[in-house]
Amino acid sequence: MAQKGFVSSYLLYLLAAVSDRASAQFHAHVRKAGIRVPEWRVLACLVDGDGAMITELARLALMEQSRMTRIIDQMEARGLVRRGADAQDGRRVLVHLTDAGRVLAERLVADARAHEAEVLAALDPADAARIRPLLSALLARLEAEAASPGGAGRRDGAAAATPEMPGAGG
Amino acid sequence: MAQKGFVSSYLLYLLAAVSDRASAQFHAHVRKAGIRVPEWRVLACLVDGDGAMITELARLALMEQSRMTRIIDQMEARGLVRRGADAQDGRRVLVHLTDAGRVLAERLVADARAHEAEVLAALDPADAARIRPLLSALLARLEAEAASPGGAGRRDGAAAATPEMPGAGG
DNA sequence: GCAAACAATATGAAATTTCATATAACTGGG
DNA sequence: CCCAGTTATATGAAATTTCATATTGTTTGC
Repeated sequence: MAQKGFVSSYLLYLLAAVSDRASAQFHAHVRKAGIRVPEWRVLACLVDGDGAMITELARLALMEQSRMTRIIDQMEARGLVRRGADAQDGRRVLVHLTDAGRVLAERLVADARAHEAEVLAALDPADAARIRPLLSALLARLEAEAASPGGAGRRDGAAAATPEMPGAGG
Repeated sequence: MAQKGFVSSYLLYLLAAVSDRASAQFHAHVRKAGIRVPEWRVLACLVDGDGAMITELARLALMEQSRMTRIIDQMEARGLVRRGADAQDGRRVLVHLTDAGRVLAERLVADARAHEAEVLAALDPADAARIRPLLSALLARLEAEAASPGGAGRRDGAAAATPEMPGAGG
């Protein structure tokens, strides 16, 4: 075990390793439910707000658009989602849950919440309370920097150029 | 931005998203240096301790062994590493840095430290001080649980009751 | 109301990754 | 010593992922 070197305390390694190991158990559960991890991510996004663009799903699932297109192909073939048109913009494809997809998605989201509670229970209560706000703040900073690469630290959330998930707001 | 739904506050999403976005900039830098991300991970591990088993490199780089074997093939072909024997165990292949590999590795590790400092500077000082110990503690817990899946984190003894439980062994 | 620029999705082909398994070497029991 | 069980690495074949680009639709500037 690498105990003392560069890697074991490198922030980007810790983030990747924690993400990987924390997800491993739940991802195994997802596969037992008969779907793969990227498909689970799509289902979770669609439970949050049905009818999402392929590009937005790809962004949220941390993957490239052309890959998401093919994942939606497979999910559609298996009856979990269906493609629909966007009345506002003919280029867009809105992905919707089918009834079967919604049943599976809601079950898995419930399982995910239970698993999340277990992971948090493995931490000291003080750390458990801090970790989410800390990660949220860091994510917001990182996304703000990516949106305006020149200046560090934008506070105004001006990435509003990013379209919302259609239909999410009601 | 992702406002109020399940995904945007889900711990496993936050971990994956922060890891992905925090790494994106540095990974772009790595690619400009002419290598890919898994190769960078191998170099970083070998700077920490030269002469590492393929299986151990795979574990540290969060990937499967057969993939690591092929990554080492490519790095060896490009003169970054060489394979050597282990005097203690003839099954093992020890991967060593070449001189060229070490030059590149040491440069990139220095760059990684600088980038890490930038990421930490984007956080409040209090959070910056907490994040590494917090992630280290969580990683240690997760690895301990993976090693002894019935015991460590759980006190309630009810795990066997529900085979569908998301966290318990799957 | 057209042309250029931009945006969303799809797709062929190449490269990578996974899965199952082969091969070789170590371990411990008889 | 030999056997069965286990560990470390490698590899063929299938599946997935990436890259570049095609296609279609929208927006902007004139």
